[in-house]
Amino acid sequence: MPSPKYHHGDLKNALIEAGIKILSKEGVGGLSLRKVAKRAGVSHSAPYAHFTDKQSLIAAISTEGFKQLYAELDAAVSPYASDPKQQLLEGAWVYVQFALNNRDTFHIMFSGILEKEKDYPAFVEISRKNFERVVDIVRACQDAGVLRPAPPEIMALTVWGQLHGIISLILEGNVSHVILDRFSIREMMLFAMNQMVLGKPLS
Amino acid sequence: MPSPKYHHGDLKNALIEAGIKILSKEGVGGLSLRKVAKRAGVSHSAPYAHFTDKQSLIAAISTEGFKQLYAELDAAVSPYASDPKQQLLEGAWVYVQFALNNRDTFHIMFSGILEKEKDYPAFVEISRKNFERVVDIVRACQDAGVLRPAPPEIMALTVWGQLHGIISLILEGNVSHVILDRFSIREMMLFAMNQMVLGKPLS
DNA sequence: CTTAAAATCTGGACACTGTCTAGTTTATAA
DNA sequence: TTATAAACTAGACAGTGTCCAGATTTTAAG
Repeated sequence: MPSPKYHHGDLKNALIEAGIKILSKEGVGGLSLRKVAKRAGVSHSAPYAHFTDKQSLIAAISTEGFKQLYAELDAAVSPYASDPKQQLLEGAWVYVQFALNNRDTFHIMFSGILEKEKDYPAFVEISRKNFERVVDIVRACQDAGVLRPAPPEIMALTVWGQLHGIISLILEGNVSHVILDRFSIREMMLFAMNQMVLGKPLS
Repeated sequence: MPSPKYHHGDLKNALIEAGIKILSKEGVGGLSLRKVAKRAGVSHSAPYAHFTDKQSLIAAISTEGFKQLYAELDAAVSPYASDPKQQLLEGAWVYVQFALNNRDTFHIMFSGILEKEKDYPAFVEISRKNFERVVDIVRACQDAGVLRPAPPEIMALTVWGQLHGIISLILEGNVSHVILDRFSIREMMLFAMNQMVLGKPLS
């Protein structure tokens, strides 16, 4: 099967996977099209048959990241369909864990590496889908009196922004060790979510 | 005065300023040491007399950004020494405005472009100073019953993270136009701050 | 004031990058 | 079977960060 043919067969996905690997080992600074090509065992310009440029590969990797995030979010939240508050908590934790476990993927998904996201429909779509899921959870929380009444979209952006801000500041190295040594990330996340929620503290 | 001497006189600062200019015109992708050097009117390797590498220049630009942010924060907050809630509001708005008015500087300050911030003492120091200012405001708010009692550091991280998350998501293009068209950034910021604060809505 | 040392700057080099173009091989379909 | 398209290679180019040897200027020591 691994006979080296002229045509790879599934080069596009191979390139995406190679990109993710390189990303996780060398970080975003070490990600180059040529390295990706070499890792996939093709010539340095082969990727251009599948991606118009480097941005396009990055879009594909980011899209993959959002798909994975959505899957994890869905898996963690679905079991608690009758308990919105728990959905919020589980969802929040999944987001934070995803960021911690996939630092560099998270980084290219959110740190403006991808410059014209609008040009990548698959990216826009899965991105929208993720946000819609958050909106749904928020709406359920509002109906259950866990979050205060308000347009669910702006409430969702607030919840998302809260989590995203804290974890981003930590990952990008903007939070001093004095803080990091004193509080666990889970503590910080719970504290922040408690700030969101009406009533009794979250477990 | 602008006689082209062999020695520039103040090349280090000239390079930092050139870097900021390029950054604001071409974004972080367009920032190169060689362009910075050209803009300052020196050879492509002249910067190495003042910066060990590109990261070092980026650290200097980021440091400059934090200094400016601190100055603006201080100017906006100081007049309200007797009104912690107003301090919180003004400070939050300054942060958001700074991000909007200095997109790319904000970007290199916070989006992990600088990889080993620990290696740059001036950066660490002004960064710490900024955070301390936030902690002070938060503490005052807690004393005034505007924010709930808690370790001020974790509360400060929460407030900061909330603002930072929302504005970052917006700037990096992760918030859909559906949302952006419906709510102004000031609305979003006020909504989020209201979520933080105990009691009556903020103006 | 002289002169040795240090700081600053130039120009050339190197490896690596993204991207383009021309041509080669394979798959597809008419 | 054959023409057309898709996938891939190899070579080129300009731009990049960084290093090096040397030139120029400033600084400081004698």
